Amino acid sequence: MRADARRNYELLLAVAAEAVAEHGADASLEQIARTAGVGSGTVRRHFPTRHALLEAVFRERIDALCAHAGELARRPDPRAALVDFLIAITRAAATIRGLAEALNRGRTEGVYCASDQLAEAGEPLVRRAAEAGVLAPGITFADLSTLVTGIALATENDRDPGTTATRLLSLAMTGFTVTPQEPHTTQATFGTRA
Amino acid sequence: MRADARRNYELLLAVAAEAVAEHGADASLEQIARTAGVGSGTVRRHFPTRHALLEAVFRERIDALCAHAGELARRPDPRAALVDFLIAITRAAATIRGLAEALNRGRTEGVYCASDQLAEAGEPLVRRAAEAGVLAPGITFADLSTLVTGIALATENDRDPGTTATRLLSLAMTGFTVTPQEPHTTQATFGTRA
DNA sequence: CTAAGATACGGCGGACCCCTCCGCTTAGCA
DNA sequence: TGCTAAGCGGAGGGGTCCGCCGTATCTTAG
Repeated sequence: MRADARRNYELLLAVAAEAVAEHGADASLEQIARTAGVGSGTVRRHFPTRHALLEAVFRERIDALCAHAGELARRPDPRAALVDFLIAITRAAATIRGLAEALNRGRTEGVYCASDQLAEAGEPLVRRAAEAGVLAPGITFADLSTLVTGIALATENDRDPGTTATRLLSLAMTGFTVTPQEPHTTQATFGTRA
Repeated sequence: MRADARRNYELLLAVAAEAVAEHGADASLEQIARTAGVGSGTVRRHFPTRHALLEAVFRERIDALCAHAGELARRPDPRAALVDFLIAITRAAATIRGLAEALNRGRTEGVYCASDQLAEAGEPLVRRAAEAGVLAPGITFADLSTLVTGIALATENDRDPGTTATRLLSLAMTGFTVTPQEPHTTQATFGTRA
């Protein structure tokens, strides 16, 4: 990679990060190019699709989440590990503008896909929780990921999305309906916060 | 309202419904005008904002959902009533392109708001379920609505969004984690499908 | 150190879109 | 039938995305 190319790449990444933080997933690419003092063709060359740019912007963040998953995998309590991971993702997706979009949309292409990377890191946690019997049967990481990004998307224009999103997540984890057959389980079930 | 205005309004509504069904919430207004054989100013005059157009397009559908809620309110089982309503919303939001967007985004303005209308119809069901003790305490209809639209948004580009969405909803209803303290409740809790 | 070749850059042009405004048509009333 | 104002159409300005190509710049071999 040529020196100037690398320079532009890094510059664009920094500018894009700021733009996305401010305007979300559909920040103007043209504006990013302008701010970086670079031709619009250049941003297109480095990031062929908007999704590619988003993934590049969030790469470090995703890596961090995956690393976190790696640590959690060594925790003694499988349920707590999975829950902590989901909370971490939820908080990130709800807090960092554009991240939820990046994780949800465009999981079609091959190459590199942020949500795939996250899935790879999260699946062991799911498996371990399932083996320990603390997860409803048949649940995949994809299910949980979809749920989490959905919650993040829906709370996007809430004030304080972070808290709202984690609140909804905890509802979904413990369930928000009570089966009338076993009313005595109510307290025990809902008393367990994430 | 003048006769020609009304004519155009209805025509635009029909065309818009088709366009939204095909291209989702961000169908081209320009294209709608063109298809209707009408100036772009005309569509803007009848529907000042994109959200207004979406709400108009989905008005009947929302009315139907609200009517359904009215019927369900007379059902003997409060939990089943609420659950049925949520399933109905979920299925609609996940199946009908653009509806989830319309329900989630733009709940800022006053005037008429589709999600408010839905909330008004759904709140009695929530209240009744809460009084019957089959709902986790502190849950509002807004919570459930957000959750449902989030699920719909996240499953949008899934193949067969309807089934995926309702599956995720049922997970959230009964909870996907099991508290290790009471392992015997597992079967009972997850055996109850929506 | 230099010159040739590869590589990346910039920005132009086309297609599309949203939005506003204004002159013209025409429906509806008297 | 004629008047009036409501409604219409579309041009124009600003913005975006995208592909392409002439050119400037970096790199490396000589």
